[in-house]
Amino acid sequence: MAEKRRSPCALSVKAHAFSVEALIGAEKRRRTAAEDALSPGYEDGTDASDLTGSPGGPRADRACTSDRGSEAECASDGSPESEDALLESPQPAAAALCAAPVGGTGEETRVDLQGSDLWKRFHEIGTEMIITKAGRRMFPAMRVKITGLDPHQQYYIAMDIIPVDNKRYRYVYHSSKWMVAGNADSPVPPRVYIHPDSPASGETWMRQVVSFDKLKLTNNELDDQGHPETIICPSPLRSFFTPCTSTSRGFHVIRKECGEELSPVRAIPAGEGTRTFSFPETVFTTVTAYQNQQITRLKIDRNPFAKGFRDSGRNRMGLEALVESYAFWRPSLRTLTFEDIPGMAKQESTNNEFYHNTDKETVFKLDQPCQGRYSVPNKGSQELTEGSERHLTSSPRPHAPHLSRFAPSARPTTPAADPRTLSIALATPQSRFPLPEVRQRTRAKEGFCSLPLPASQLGYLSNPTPQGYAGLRLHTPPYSLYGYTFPPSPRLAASPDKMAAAATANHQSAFLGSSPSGTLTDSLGVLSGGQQGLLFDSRTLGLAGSQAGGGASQVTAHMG
Amino acid sequence: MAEKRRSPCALSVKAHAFSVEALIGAEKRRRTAAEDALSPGYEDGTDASDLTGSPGGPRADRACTSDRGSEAECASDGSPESEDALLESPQPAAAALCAAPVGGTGEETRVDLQGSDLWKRFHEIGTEMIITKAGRRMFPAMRVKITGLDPHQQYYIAMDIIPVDNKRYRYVYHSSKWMVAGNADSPVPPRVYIHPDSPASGETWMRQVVSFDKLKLTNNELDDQGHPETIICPSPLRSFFTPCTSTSRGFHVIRKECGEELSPVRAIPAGEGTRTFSFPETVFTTVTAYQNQQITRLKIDRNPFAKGFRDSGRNRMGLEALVESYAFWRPSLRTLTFEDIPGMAKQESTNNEFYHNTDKETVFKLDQPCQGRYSVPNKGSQELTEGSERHLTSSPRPHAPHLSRFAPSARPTTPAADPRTLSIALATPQSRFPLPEVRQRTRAKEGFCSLPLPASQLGYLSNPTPQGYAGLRLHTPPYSLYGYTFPPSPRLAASPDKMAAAATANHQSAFLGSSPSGTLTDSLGVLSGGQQGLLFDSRTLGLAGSQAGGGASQVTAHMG
DNA sequence: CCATTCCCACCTAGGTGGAAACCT
DNA sequence: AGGTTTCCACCTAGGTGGGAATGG
Repeated sequence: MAEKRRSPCALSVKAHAFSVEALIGAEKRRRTAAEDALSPGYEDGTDASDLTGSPGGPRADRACTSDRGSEAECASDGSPESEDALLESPQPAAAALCAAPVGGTGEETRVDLQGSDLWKRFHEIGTEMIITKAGRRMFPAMRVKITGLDPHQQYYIAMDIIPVDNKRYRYVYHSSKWMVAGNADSPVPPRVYIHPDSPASGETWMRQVVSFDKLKLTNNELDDQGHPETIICPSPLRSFFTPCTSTSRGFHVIRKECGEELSPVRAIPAGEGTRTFSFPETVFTTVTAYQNQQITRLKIDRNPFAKGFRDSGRNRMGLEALVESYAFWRPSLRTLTFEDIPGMAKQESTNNEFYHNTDKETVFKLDQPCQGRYSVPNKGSQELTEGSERHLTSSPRPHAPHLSRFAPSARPTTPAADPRTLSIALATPQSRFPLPEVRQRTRAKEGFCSLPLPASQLGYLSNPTPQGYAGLRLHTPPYSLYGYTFPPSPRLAASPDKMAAAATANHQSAFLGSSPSGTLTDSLGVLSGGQQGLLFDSRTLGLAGSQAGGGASQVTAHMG
Repeated sequence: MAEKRRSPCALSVKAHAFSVEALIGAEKRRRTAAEDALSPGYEDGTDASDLTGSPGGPRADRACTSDRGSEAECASDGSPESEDALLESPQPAAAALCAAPVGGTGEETRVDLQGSDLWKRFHEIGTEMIITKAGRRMFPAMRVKITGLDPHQQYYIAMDIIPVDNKRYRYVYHSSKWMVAGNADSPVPPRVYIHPDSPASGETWMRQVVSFDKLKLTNNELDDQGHPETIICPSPLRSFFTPCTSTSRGFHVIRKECGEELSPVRAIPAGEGTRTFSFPETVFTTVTAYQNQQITRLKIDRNPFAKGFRDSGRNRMGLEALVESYAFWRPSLRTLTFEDIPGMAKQESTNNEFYHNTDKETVFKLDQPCQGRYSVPNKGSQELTEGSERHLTSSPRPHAPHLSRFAPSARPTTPAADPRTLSIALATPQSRFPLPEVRQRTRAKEGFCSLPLPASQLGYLSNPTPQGYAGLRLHTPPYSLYGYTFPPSPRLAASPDKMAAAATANHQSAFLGSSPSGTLTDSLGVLSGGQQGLLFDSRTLGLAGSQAGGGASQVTAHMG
């Protein structure tokens, strides 16, 4: 009954410190805007996550920990059926939402995973990351907030992806389980992705969120090293037999010491000056095609670039029915659909023609992006739990392609989390605001356009891992929508001195305006608009210094 | 009759050398991908230019030189009518296509302006650059190839924009001339745009084309300095009376010496270790709206982002006529319009639905993007000259808004060019291939959808300046289309070792394939796809070491 | 009147998952 | 048969000039 997947073990994100010897004053200010800009605030479909919730926080922690443990066993015995066993992880009490410095001298450097709520959502299901030859971005992208660095010291920030174990995994669709499919045929070569803004001063790094948005995963070995400039090879996949290898990622803060060198194909230098922080919830499994439909749904629901697939197949029937009687419904339908459903609102605001199209066009629009759309936000219960949420995302899709994948195991990196910080995060003002998306789903439950949920899928939800999250309230700022998140009031959240400039320099001054869909604001200067990103970045979205006023999904773990 | 505009004086692009003291080995490899990635290969609508031609090369040089001289006079006397006078420039023989090191110790550092052909095209007319509050990119973007640096030395590459004089200018539409409108009310504060990849080793800089694609021009003072991260304020425009101030740009190569500092709001440090290279053809006038319709047309014709405006107003009548009898024309119209007209082809290939839309939709599509479209590519004469080309771009557009603008004057920076290198560039294999876009225009001349050309506009074309370019053959690689250019064979032009990786890492392997529209290939990893840019950059498009195999429009000037 | 600003349609560039094709 | 690749529709993000609106 209780459907259990191989609980992916927590891998920690590591951070090394590696300082550039007095790079004089000339910071690489301008370069920042770079692709992998420090700033983001984007894709935090992420941030809009729902697990930041109040009293359940610590619980989530625990769930993750046990999760991690179970994996270790799995990996060791290789038994395909023993996956649900609960093991103890090598890590002490590794909070799922904290950064654990490894290998460095204490100090008080702290690394906070941004959007950890979303990471946890994925982690509960079993995070999958697609890899392609051309390189595929990670969806919850790695985004961290760093504090406690020496403002005047130069640092490299790097991230690597490390295999959790040496197993190959396989996802058995009919049982919705992970199974060990043997040993990986080759070890994953060490790959280090150095943040493009490196080196930069501690001040620069701390001023904004450090994002690895543009990092890509690939199974292309290329001509070995160096080339996958922005691409990391998480799994060799040399043999077609090895579709996916469980990998984990490390996030590093490296203080640059004279004479030291950082290479993308070498392991991060250990020792003093280098700290590694690991985030268990960032463990993922590389696949060439999604195995778990729940992952697919969550990706679609949260990744802005997959918006085209949202709600597909869910309330299609409902909408088709509406379409049938379109002539009668038109007035109310328009009001309800275009104005109340987020995402549609965006189109409406940016293209008025949308309203004036032919009926056929309108119908198309209705049918496509709205099929399966949960419904109207700002309505419905706020008490939805993780479980019920997954409920909806796990509706069966008969056209699932090929099912089989892997689960990662823990890589001991001595994590240590202080639940206190979690409490702090939970106490942020954002906690007051319910998550619009959750409301949507709730509405869906009410019958607007839900589909029947098979027992098998229900069972899938009751595995031991996610229970830690169950019952958590979902919280997010009022502007959060479809995974986009930013502070309730940009002016209040951002450092006031630079806001005006950022806003004016922005595209069409929409920043301070009321963005109908809530996407415009967050999208600015975040994704690929590298340079603009620097214009507000952390100033607009970040929370340098104190986390109290920050993003909804930021989870902080104080190490001091 | 001979319509003369104030010949804009040549400003040189400067390059300073400023080395980072042994930044150890850790290059900022990965950061490169950054927005302002070194790589481009993009927007070289640029490269697809047509002046690379054979025997006319040296002539162009001369034309530019005299051009520059004339400006100086203008600026000094302020007479609106003496603009066509030919003066001697402060620069010795300043080739329009070379880099002149200034203020540095000799060595043999060389800076070559990429896409100088296009720059010259604009320069002949009188380059205008739009400035907006949010910041506007320069269209021919600054892109240079640097050679002669110490591979192991760390350098900053910077660029600044300097006013040519202290005058305000005004464009008189009826006479199509530039007139001095008084003195600028305030000096332009020194602004330095440091390339985001700075600092980097000489090897890094020389390995690829250094692009300032993402640089933006703005008239927004913001809260003074620092903020316009990637934005340079070319003109104060403090008073609405000062719409535009002639400015010039400098390109700098700065060797980082310990203790030195580079600030965006300070002038570039002079002295040894700092070299400045100036390119006369990069002089431009900042405007808030285009004044000269020829500039508008050239921008539209060459800037991929303005493709939507291509041919607008030219063959509109022709298409409207077609639309009138749409019911009868439909079959042939579709064949002719969507498949033969570039730009439409793209849509067709990427969205088959396009073909299956309602008639109304189709008509709309026809009317909008096709208005004035020249016609079918790959047909027509290849012998089009500069003059005749401008012919077409200067067709009158009754709805021209506000006409008035400026012309810059020369800023003496001791340029010196060696025509030999130009010859080398002209001798590249690319010379064999005609430019697709030119064919289009030729077709237009044949009457497909051309408009009557008024005498006044014709006269505009016969000013003394462009004659140097007249008669040049237009050359471009076979893959060049709509201003996109890359070597005839990526494999051949790029360093073989890394090509395979670059190609495979590319998006959907379209790189080596036949891209229907010709845009996919070149667009990859260039514009904002920062990180990807590093994947092929110079390896794919550049010509590290020898210019012989390089891009079609590269013009090299050896200083040694 | 004229320079500037703002909004818009129309592009480029590229990220997403689905599904068919491909390969083994 | 199953993993992988390729192509596709559909998005986001943002660059472009036109033209109306704005403002002196």
